[in-house]
Amino acid sequence: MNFRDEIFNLIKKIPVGKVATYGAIARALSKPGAARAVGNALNKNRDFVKIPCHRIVRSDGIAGGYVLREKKKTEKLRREGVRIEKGKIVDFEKYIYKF
DNA sequence: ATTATGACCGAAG
DNA sequence: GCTTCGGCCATAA
Repeated sequence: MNFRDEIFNLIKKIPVGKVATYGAIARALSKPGAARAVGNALNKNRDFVKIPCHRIVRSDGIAGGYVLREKKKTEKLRREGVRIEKGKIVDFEKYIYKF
């Protein structure tokens, strides 16, 4: 089980309409501070079917990076019911998925 | 082993 | 509200 797979197994459980921060993922894997590494791992993987990588956002409420640009990412989130204004998520806490 | 890179984070100006 | 900076960690070269 490598780092990438750990992340996949974790985030593929995130339900529609919910999101998680890179930092949260890192902590859930008992590796606090590895937020950056998480994003790096997601960047390499692009299995859109199995992995909903668009549900992973930054701690400040901004969508963050994405293979197809941040714009597409926020669109997908909106489509799932997440309200976003000025590029930031409204009522951030409300959408956070806790592990 | 050393260096560089990136979908990050938090604090500081 | 914004930009900068230092620190963080897994990968690739």
